[in-house]
Amino acid sequence: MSNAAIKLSTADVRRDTVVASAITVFAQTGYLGTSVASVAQHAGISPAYVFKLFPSKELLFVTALDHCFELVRAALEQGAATSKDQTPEAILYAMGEAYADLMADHSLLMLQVHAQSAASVPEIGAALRKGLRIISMFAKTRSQASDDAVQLFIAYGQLCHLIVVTGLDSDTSAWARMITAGIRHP
Amino acid sequence: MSNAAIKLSTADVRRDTVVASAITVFAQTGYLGTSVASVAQHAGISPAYVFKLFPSKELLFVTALDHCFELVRAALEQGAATSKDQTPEAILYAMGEAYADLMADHSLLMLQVHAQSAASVPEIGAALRKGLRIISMFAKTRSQASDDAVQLFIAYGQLCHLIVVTGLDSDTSAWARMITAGIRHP
DNA sequence: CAAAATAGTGAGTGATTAGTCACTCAAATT
DNA sequence: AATTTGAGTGACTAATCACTCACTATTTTG
Repeated sequence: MSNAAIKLSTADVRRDTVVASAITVFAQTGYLGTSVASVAQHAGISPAYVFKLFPSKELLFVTALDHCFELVRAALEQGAATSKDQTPEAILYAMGEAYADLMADHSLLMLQVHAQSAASVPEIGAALRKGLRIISMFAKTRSQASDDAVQLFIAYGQLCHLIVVTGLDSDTSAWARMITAGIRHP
Repeated sequence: MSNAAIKLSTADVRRDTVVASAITVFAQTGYLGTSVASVAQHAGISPAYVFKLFPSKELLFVTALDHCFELVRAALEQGAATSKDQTPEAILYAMGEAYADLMADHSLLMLQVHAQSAASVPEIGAALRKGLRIISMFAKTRSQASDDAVQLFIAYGQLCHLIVVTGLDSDTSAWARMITAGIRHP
């Protein structure tokens, strides 16, 4: 009975679909701006059943955020694995490309932006910190790059978020091009 | 109430105090998480009068955000002026120091974070874009640094926001020190 | 088949809040 | 003194929303 062979109960399957809907909807309207009812509607079930699957809106958001960071980590791993050159710089660059690809639909990016705004909710702040720790440590240990290079990697990730949030990627003015130059804006 | 000591303020003075309160309170609880009543309470007036001074919560937030960016720009200007060395690199560094000083109480920093989360409200997104344009262009023209250096300046600003939002500045673990190294965390 | 367990919902409740409106009172103006 | 102007408020309204609960329907099991 390996883990992969375990047949998920329908409640567990439902939970997964609700988390997927939560990522999409929370990414669109943020933590406070999203009603549990709208997540339920996106998932095709009643609001009452969402509360059966997740005890609170807060925990639903945290679960979605945890899942988001796991997807990011997996993407970085995949990116590193497909890097031609296995030097630290090349690996970090490949991770950046993989990150940009993953952010292409903006959902996982916007969820992180909204999480930062909601970080004063203790559980959300903790989840954000944990996700950042996972990403930072994975980038460091997998690439073996210098601390400075990893810091820069994270900083450019944040710049990427700003670019998307402000819509600068489709702004051709000189100042906007200065900010977005060389960034694979998703 | 017959109290001759009560001094009525002019509407313009009142508007300024309300904007100051709005910066503080919106910074604490975000755009959707802040009621106009709580801003009114902080300013010591009734909610109804806030709506007399500002036609909507949205416009109150935008006014506060505009003011925030003007304060940032003024701080950068002051920082640049007090830079010993007037090389581009030194000026940009002095601006970074001035920015860190200005963000010391976190209000102007958190307001920007919340604005990013609320940027899908068209007027808020526009104000954010305008503020970023003002800051970027001022940094560029005043320092005469390269485009890349200015981009890095903005990216590290965003990293600074992340550090504060996650409370990493008071985290002494190895990974946290890697992210915060060399950053004047406000 | 009967019974137990599990999936799922309709119909609420109580709290919050953006915005309105009719109003009061102090101060300036005539 | 009388009038006008502008500062400021109390008391609403209509909507939204997190969360609950009593309930039904379906599936699994003994």
